[in-house]
Amino acid sequence: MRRPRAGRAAPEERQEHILKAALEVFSEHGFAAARLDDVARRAGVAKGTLYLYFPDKETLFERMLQSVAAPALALLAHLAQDENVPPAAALSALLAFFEKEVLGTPREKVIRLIVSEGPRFPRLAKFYYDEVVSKGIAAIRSIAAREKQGAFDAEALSQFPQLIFAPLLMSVIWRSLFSQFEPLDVPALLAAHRTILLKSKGEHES
Amino acid sequence: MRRPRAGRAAPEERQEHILKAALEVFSEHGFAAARLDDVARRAGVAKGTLYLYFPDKETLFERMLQSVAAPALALLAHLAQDENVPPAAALSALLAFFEKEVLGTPREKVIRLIVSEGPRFPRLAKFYYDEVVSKGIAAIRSIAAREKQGAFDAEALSQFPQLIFAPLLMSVIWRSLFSQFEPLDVPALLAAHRTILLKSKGEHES
Amino acid sequence: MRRPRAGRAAPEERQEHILKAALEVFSEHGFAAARLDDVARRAGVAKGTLYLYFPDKETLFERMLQSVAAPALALLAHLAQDENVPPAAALSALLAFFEKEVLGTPREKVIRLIVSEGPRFPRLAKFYYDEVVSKGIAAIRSIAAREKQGAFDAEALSQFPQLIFAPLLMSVIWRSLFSQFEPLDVPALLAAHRTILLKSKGEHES
Amino acid sequence: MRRPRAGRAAPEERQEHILKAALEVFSEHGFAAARLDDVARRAGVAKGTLYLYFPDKETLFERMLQSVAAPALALLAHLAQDENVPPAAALSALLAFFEKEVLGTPREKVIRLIVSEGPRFPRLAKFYYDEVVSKGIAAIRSIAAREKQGAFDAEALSQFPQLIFAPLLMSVIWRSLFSQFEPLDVPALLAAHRTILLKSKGEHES
DNA sequence: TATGAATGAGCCTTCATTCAT
DNA sequence: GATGAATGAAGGCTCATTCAT
Repeated sequence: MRRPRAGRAAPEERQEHILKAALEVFSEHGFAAARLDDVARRAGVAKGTLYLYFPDKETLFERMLQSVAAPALALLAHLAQDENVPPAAALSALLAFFEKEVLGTPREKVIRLIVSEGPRFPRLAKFYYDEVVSKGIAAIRSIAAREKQGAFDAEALSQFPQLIFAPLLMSVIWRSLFSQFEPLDVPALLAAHRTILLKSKGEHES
Repeated sequence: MRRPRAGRAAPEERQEHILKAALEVFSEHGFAAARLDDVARRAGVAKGTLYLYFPDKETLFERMLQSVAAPALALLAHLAQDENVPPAAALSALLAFFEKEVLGTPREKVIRLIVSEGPRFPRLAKFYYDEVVSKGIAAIRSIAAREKQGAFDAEALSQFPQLIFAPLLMSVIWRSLFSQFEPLDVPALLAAHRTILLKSKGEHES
Repeated sequence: MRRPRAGRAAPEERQEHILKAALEVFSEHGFAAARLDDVARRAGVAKGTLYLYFPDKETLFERMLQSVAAPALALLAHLAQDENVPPAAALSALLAFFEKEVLGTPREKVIRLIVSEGPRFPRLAKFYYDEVVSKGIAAIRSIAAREKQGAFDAEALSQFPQLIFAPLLMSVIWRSLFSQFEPLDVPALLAAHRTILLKSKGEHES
Repeated sequence: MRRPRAGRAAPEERQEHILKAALEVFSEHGFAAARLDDVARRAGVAKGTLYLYFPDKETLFERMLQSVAAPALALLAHLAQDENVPPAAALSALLAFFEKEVLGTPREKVIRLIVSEGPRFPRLAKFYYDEVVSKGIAAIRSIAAREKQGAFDAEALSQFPQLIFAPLLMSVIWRSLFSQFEPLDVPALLAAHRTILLKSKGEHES
């Protein structure tokens, strides 16, 4: 059914091959230094073929990043929505999600690319803010709002959900820069992060 | 005083002009997309002049980053060395230092460039690990080692000093990506960070 | 016949056009001063096209010289191989070959370029020594070895076949340098050369 | 007396240093690829100093070549002028002169440079034709005119004095191109050349 | 006179994009 | 649709020449 001809992928598959190749190449070299020749070769298509699917390098770059982000949205969204999950557990679930679904996956590369190239791609930064970041922020706030037992400093975290994500971002960046000099045990770091957050009960001190 | 002649800067000044211009241009476009023409123009020198001071684009890039890093080292070092400062105060001092000496200064741009370009410049990553990061890590461990009163979770922070820095990194990156969509009150975020850290006393629970 | 479409030459043709243009431009300016822009323009291709056929200027230069040399080899080889031709006649044939197949042809320019640029292109000098010069030398020796009748000084020429070629080289160089001041009648010079060689019988005087 | 200040050469010496350095550098790289920086360094002067002695690169090149040629003229001239020397001896003297005064001396390099760069420097070619070549040609003709005894083919050599010089040129070029593959015993080659010339008596034998 | 830092035009090479097949 | 040869604008780097000292 699929593949009406041998050796020739269906259009959707080709698009996926291209996007996959693009992620690899852009990750390795950054946007400006990435060569579409490489993308085409790794995708197993001719260079001109890229232009049948994407109008230019910039658009390919943005679409590629969005294509990886999209599937993550559902996952992210439902973390906050299950009202029955206790906040502390939701927090743990978030860290576990990061550990399992981000670390060592294409999503980790995407985070690095957003961080690196975002400032030069305002449209991209906006997309990520709108579709991923603001939703993550809202999710944390929603979780924090449900926290009534003082398991953690709900006020601080509600005001600055970034503090939850900061060690995740740090992990991604450390791994890309310093792993070879000093490996980072990310699960242990996340555990320590969780410990600190849960110890910092809100009501005692201002 | 020396050579007040107009139109010709002293060699050290010219080098500084070039480094300053380089920081700006590389920050705006990233390494690969930066044009040395722009650097020269902003430095007020001819293109060829760049090559009197630096052998090539890559070296200019690395030297520029190192030139900003170098002065920071002294500051960083003495944060940890004053044994009379109570650990919690040292922590506060660190955050204050970041707020005052990094945010909105060239150092902030340098951090962004390290994060963005480091993976493609292993020598650079190594330099920053050796000269800045590992020293910062050691400084935190030294502070944590002096903590006897349980003002914060010395064990967790001693094991993962990265957790101290994570919100600083997050701040830098947020500002470069999302400030226009949602401004971040970094001093307040740092205060919340400090609050959480100080509340998370080590020995009691968990 | 094949692909009569206008405006687009067949790949082999384009390569030939490029090589032809390269010979002209390199001949006119020498390697270092030749501009690939000129080569491209004369070949009727875009500058980038050159790089589809040759990896860099140096390689284009060497390949161009080899492309002219290659066809000459066959001609050169068979001059010495026909055992039935009397040595004196072979000698005459050699001079006639030079007159007809070198003078005023691309091969003359190639000789000039080898002479001029060879010292800076050791690979090139080696190629010419291996493929052209040493074979020519061997050919002369083979001819001289067959000389039993004392038509010329077989011993001297066998030891120094260069003496046969020297006036040919002189002709090429004279034409490139001094023709405008004093034209050189090369056929007559070669005739005189032949006369001298044939008069210098070996056995008489030491 | 000379050198009014230590470490600072007299102007004429400096000029000589520059010319000497120029010969070396131009010989090694050819005109276009030679760098005046190198010339200055080898001459032990600053780059700007070159321009105090020569208006530009081209003029330096030409003057340098002329400076080496000039002293040769006297030598060349008197070879032909001594009417008492028998022609055959004059011929031998010419070859000996080449062997001793050209081979392995700066003059050899100059010949190579004339050959290589002459076509791009018409003024240079003219200078050499007028000052050196035409005089050498005339000298040979003058010698040949005195040959009455049939020691060599006076007619052929009178018509084409180039035939005398051809092996000399060949020697210079061979040494620059192929010596490393096949050394050339130039004195022996010149002896063979002389033998052939002297054997080729004019009108007697066909 | 001598210096050498500064200049900027020029050239090789790359690569995103186009287009004839 | 798919290909990949062709294009040509752009940029890093060099180096002859100038000029303030």
